[in-house]
Amino acid sequence: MRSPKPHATTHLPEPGEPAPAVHRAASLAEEVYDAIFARLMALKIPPGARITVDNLVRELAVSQTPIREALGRLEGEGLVVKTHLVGYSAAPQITRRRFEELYELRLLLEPEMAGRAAARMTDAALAELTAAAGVMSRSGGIDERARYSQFARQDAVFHDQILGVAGNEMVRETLAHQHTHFHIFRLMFHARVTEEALDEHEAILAAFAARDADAARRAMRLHIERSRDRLLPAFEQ
Amino acid sequence: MRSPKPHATTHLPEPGEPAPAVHRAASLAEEVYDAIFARLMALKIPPGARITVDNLVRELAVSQTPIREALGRLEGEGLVVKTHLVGYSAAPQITRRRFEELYELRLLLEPEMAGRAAARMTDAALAELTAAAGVMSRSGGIDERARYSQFARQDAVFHDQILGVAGNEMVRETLAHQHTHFHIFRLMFHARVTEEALDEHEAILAAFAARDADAARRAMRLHIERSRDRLLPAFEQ
DNA sequence: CAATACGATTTCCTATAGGATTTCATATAG
DNA sequence: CTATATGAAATCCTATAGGAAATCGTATTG
Repeated sequence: MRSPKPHATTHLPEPGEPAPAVHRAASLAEEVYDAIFARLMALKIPPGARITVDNLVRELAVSQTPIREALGRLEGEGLVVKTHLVGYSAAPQITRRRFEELYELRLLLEPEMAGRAAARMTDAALAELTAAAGVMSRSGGIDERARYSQFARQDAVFHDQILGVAGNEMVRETLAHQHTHFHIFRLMFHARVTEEALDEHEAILAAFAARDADAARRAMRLHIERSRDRLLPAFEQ
Repeated sequence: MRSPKPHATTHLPEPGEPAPAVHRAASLAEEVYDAIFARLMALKIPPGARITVDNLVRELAVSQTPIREALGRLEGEGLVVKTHLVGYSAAPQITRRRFEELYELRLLLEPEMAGRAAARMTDAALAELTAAAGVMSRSGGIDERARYSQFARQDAVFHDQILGVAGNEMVRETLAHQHTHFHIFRLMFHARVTEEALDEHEAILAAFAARDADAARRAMRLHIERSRDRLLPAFEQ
């Protein structure tokens, strides 16, 4: 005689984040997806590591069905790979070749998008962008790793907001998608937060403030090229 | 487009046909994925239509588990959307806005890629490209719809092969992914196969034959712009 | 006619049992 | 000692049966 739990009151354990009082109408599969996604982004599941369904059943206190569904979705997004009769595992670390391809893609898209953003920039959007850039405080104090993790997140928000102003949602989604893969790489080889990156962001903001599309394009191109050169040594070791 | 995996040589049992006793190299979930993907691409499941798990259970003669897994993967790729306690449905038809964004994206990427392809072109690759373009025969005879369906497929192969020569796999995957969505749109409003498109392909080939990167860029840009203008009237009705 | 109540349908999720395959340790033959 | 074969454990994968929640249509009542 089994006594299944009522669905409406089941919540997945989200460490650090309190569950909302009102239950959002999200399926269990969706919550499982978020839980696994968070574990991947936090490197709690490192690249290439096995992901067994049984472990997740125990860890998340859900049956196999929503877990399989969530893993299928993660597979469709390329964050997880499946081998028949072996199981799921986190996607492998990005290769140098793929790293360079990503920066080629960014250089083809982001400078142009920055130019359009400058042409369409509003005062409200500029204020938001400045705020996002401002959060990346130069002040030390926190430990290096936590600080870089915060910088990586804020840098992503900054670039994403620019793409939002530029107005092409498809480009925005494409780069956001690639960024989720890239994020893991950045955290693995967490480079120091350089003052240069912050200077480059300010140069982009200055071009936006002047509504200078051409300067925005140049500043963005320079920023991405330098970002690439800063991270490239990670492959040399 | 699905990730490259060793492909199964076996198929799902046709209705009435018993399942083979020998073990299949590919998981059932993978075969189910292919089956649903094919139904979406062939418009057998039109955009927005409901996709119930039970129907697929009956139609494909497998249990719910692999079907849920496959639907999850399709959801991750954006070809299918899920609503809690309502179920799955095929992704809605592309909007005009999204159509224009796609062509912006293509114009930012494909001309540049065509230029690189021209610089890296080999005789073997050129022969393959010419063959792919040649399959799109100008001869009539077949009925209009089947002919356009064939053209759409071959056009996709042509562009994809160019991206392969250009050498950036990430760009190639990105555009292939977007193309699966776009393909459905093209079939819904199957425009006539114009002789123009074939002429444009030949112009691109000529630039490749001359290893002229600049001409390839121009020809590709013109081809995409004209393709956009040919399809745009579909939104006017 | 309008509003509510109720049942049927659909869908999500769970549970359990068992078959198939890989991996790894152990034993045996050369 | 090395290489191959055998067997056990772990894991994945499938099938089936059914409970809980939401939606929809219909019928009843004011």
